[in-house]
Amino acid sequence: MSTFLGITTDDQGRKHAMEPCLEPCPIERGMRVLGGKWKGSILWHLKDGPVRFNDLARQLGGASKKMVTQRLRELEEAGLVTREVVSDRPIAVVYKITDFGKTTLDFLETLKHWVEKHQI
Amino acid sequence: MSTFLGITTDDQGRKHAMEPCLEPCPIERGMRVLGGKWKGSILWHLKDGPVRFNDLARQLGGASKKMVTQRLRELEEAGLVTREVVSDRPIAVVYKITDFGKTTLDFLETLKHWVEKHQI
DNA sequence: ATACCTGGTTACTAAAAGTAAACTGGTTGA
DNA sequence: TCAACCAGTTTACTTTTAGTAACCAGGTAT
Repeated sequence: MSTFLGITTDDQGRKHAMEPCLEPCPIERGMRVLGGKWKGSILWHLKDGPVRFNDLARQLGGASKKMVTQRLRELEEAGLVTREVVSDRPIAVVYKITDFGKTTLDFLETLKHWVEKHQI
Repeated sequence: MSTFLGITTDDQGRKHAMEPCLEPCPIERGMRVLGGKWKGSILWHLKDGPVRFNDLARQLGGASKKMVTQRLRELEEAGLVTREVVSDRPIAVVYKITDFGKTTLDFLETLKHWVEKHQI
């Protein structure tokens, strides 16, 4: 019976992971919330104040409206942004980053720095 | 002609984004390199030293071998990990994080902290 | 022989990402 | 009044990615 780097080999030579990420590890769970395509960008674009739906879609240029809607719904569900109908007739909706959403900005900034530093 | 939060409205009332992320902004580009499913986890699991293919697959428990192979190839292409055949007959392959790969650990740690702090 | 180990590949299905177009309803300008 | 835009979606559809399970070649241990 031996152990090396989190892998156990039993007396029959069978190997087993000691701490398998059976249920996804923190990094993976985090990526599922923030790693979806466009999610980071949306949060980043909301950091300076509320933005209306179409303005957001335009700034994200490259993401279709459907994608933007879909990501916004997910971010809303995760409590990172809120949707607010500002006026009916003519309809106007703004999306705002929540206080909780703002806690991700550190992380996004780290990513941005990394990308810029290494010319990704 | 007016400007508000990066959106220009021309004298005809047509709106345009001033700095659209026409080609994906840093956050988006970074996510395309690090945000794929399992990529972060793989880098994280390699941080303490070289790991063999099957050990990695076991530790990631939940990712199939095909997924692990595929992500490793992408990380290799991005210069974040290296593949090394350590012995032929019996075959043994180890994956190592590169110096460049190590520059992502800050970012991954920030993510991990965020997830743990907010019980994601 | 049998059953496991190694590091993959193959063939296939399910889920996610993506597009372009349509829709309801309102405003603007000629 | 009519066309041409605005708003914020939704629909129908295609493409890409993620995912599973089975298999393979070559080797070792019982």
